[in-house]
Amino acid sequence: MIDQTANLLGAVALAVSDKIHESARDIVRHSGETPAALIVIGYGTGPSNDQLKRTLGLSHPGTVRLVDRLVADGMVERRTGQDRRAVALYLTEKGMTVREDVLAGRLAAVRPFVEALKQPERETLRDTLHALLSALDPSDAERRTLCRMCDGRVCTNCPIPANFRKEAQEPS
Amino acid sequence: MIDQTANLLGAVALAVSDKIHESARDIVRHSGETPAALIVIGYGTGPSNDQLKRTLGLSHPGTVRLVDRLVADGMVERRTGQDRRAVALYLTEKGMTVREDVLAGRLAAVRPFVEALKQPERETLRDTLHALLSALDPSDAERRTLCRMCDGRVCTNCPIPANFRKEAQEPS
DNA sequence: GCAATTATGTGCGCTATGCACATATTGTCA
DNA sequence: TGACAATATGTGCATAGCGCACATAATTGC
Repeated sequence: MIDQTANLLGAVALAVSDKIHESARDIVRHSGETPAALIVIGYGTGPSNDQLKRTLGLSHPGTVRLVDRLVADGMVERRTGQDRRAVALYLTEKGMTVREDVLAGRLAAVRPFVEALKQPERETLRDTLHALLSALDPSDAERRTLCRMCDGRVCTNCPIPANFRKEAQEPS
Repeated sequence: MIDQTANLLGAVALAVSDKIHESARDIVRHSGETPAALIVIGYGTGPSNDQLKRTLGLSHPGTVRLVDRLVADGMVERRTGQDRRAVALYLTEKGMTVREDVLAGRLAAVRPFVEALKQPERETLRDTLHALLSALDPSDAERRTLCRMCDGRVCTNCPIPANFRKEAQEPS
């Protein structure tokens, strides 16, 4: 029975994830973790390359090149942090605009799945997903990875607050 | 409210999908759609390159190269179909073994998410996901894409039967 | 029997990424 | 204070996965 549920969850996850990636790729014009980077940097805490790396789950060089791409496209600025070796990443105006589009596109991509359900089932789904996330008990690092594409504007009552704002002061 | 649910669904989908891809990559030693190809070909209907292409959502050359990889690794055989121009793809013994591992790994990757819930909530989740998939009403082609990583052994009572077996006789 | 269609395969390039290495700054401790 | 470890970034190089444009082979439809 568990595996039946797991199989269904796997199928839905694949479908939803496909649509999200597709939408993000079309908007950012980059695939992989690049759209997620835009969202994470967009919290405005000026994360370092290294913090971004951990959140995205990429190698260090992969992250550097990812930032290179965003800088080349005029979406991200490399500023100097307190530490003279570390960079602090910030979105440009253009970056913020694109970020908003990515978040909107993501919700638009997922919405049809929710809308397929009738009202009472939607609430059930929300509650069950909320319970599922609450029960995961991830580390701080895993939290940020999990929430790397989340929409802070609609994620009220987040079951596993990732605290992107706190991250800048307290690197793990 | 819909967007709150959509956001949660997006987060869970991303997390689950990440784990599935990670597991599949480690087992098949290839990423992207290659693991899914193994599963689809494994239904034993001898799909053509072109049918595989539609199910995976890749370009034609991308599919050819993907099959090249699987053939090079000794997991897939190219046989001639009824049509002398078309190929019929079949798994080798090794391919079948790896396919089983991929399916088992996928369930193992998703299971922790389900196990995080208590028994009654698991049933709720299964029913809600079942309802969600039932309500999607995809085309035959979309069905196969949606189910391309599904585990036929546990997918009893499938809400949107993709009929991989039928596909070989009736190409869309 | 010849054109349109279908199906596959190839040359070439690009994007996203990782490994190994180089470099710069900061912290530590004897 | 001076050396050495730790931290943080960046670069050279290579690879995997994929798409576009094109070439080729087989089949179908008049």
